[in-house]
Amino acid sequence: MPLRRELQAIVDLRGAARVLHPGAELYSQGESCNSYFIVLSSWVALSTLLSDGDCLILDFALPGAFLGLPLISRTRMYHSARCLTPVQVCAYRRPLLQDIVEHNPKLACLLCRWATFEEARTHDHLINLGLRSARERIAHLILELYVRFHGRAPARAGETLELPLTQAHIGQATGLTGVHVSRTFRTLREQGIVRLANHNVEILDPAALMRAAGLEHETGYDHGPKQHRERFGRYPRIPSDTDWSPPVGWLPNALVA
Amino acid sequence: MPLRRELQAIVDLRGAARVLHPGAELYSQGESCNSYFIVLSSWVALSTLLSDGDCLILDFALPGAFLGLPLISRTRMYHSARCLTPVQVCAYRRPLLQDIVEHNPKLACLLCRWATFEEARTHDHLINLGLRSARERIAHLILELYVRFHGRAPARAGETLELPLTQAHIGQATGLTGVHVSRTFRTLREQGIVRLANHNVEILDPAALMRAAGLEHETGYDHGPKQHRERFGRYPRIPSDTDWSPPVGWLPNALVA
DNA sequence: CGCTTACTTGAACCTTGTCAAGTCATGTGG
DNA sequence: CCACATGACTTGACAAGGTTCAAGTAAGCG
Repeated sequence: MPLRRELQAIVDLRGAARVLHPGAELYSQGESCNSYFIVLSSWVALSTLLSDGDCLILDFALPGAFLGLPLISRTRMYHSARCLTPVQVCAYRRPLLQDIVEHNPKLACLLCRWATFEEARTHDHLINLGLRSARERIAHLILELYVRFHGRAPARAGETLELPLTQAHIGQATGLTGVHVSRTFRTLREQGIVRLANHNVEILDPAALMRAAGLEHETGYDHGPKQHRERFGRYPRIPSDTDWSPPVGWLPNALVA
Repeated sequence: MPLRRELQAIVDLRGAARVLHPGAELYSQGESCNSYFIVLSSWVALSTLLSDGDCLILDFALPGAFLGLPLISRTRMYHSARCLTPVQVCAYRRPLLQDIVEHNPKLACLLCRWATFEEARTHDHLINLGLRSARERIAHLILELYVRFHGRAPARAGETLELPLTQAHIGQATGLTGVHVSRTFRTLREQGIVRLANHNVEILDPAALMRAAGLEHETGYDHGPKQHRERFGRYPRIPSDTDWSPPVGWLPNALVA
């Protein structure tokens, strides 16, 4: 991953890698964050808490992740970044990076690309929650994490993946109840597809797992453009005579108030 | 929005604004895209089609949006960008921008920031699908779009918002069935909160709409860190003796194959 | 040893999806 | 102008997937 090498330069520059303990937060929802972080090892969960008490894990940050990107200085974070294991991170103050980036356009491009990667993965999660069943969601999550760790899809039976997560966390990451996660893993186990024990997923039947995730052949996406057009639907005939040029606004995500 | 002004410079540079008709695609899922786009007016839907035929709208691109960002040249897009109305866009070839950006770090920073904004909104959508009920999702979508267009939350009863969408589209954007969208709008109408007719949403009771969206007081997010900690759950004691430093991988989103 | 936490399982319930029919507005061709 | 087709929306009856509540088991930790 080229980005990582580039970032490594900064890391070396600042040197200050430190180790955080499980449960520590790199930054907290509701507070502003004036540092950037590069995760060097382990798992960090990015999660949002709603006012009704429900909690969603937006993503897991794995080694190489770049956190605290929002360049707006005084914005409050809409999520927290919490260590799930002892985590090695490199932290440094915001203005410094701003400086480095402004004098290093190539790095800026890389960061931009990184941000785009992130968005693509977030879109993947969105598809997961919007379109897939519990079984598919969980299979998909396992595969995503497996690929992110190993750089390839699982191939042989018996390959494993360590997850420093409880089933409740898996539920928070997939929009399901812990209870239902348990049930789903049971059927997955009974069907000889995966087994989860001691924070360790054993993939018994990689092909079946792919199928369960809805990634049958190829990518699981695509189809001819025609079919997409069909499924997407027609276009509403707009009665208006205006030419649709409203002012630009942006929902500041965390606040409408 | 400062980004827009900066981008305007490029737009002027290239001049080539053109108008696309409803149904035209800026780029298509499965194909590679070697242009960038700036949306100058109207609505573009970003949607993904799964192999089982289901379709999800990931986001709506409104005026000022910057599309086709993925800087990886030869990557296939995992979604399509489709015009919902006649749309004024400015398109130009990828290498050019790459060039401009590399010699203009400040612009790179802005693009980076833009990408981060996008991700934040995508996270918002993720929360929507992961945590909220049909009623909340739809209320939230209406509010998001309202704020993006008007730059503020709806305040008075009777304010309206034009949506060039069918109810089926709203369903695809919220992970619901068209049928259920219809039902949900009915109850919203019966309760005197919003009314939808002729691609026009009339907000009858802004406060109630906020409540329906789960944005009761303040932001709908936050809470003290303590509570977040509680809800998030404890941290699994990890039996492993390793120090968790796996190789870095990235799920190329659209393909696992 | 007893507490706590994670996980499991069952039963009842509820939200949403599915299927099917029907209405209404719009557009088309005769 | 009418007959007809079409697509958007509505509504009802029913099925299914997931949640909730509650109880029970097993494992780790003081």
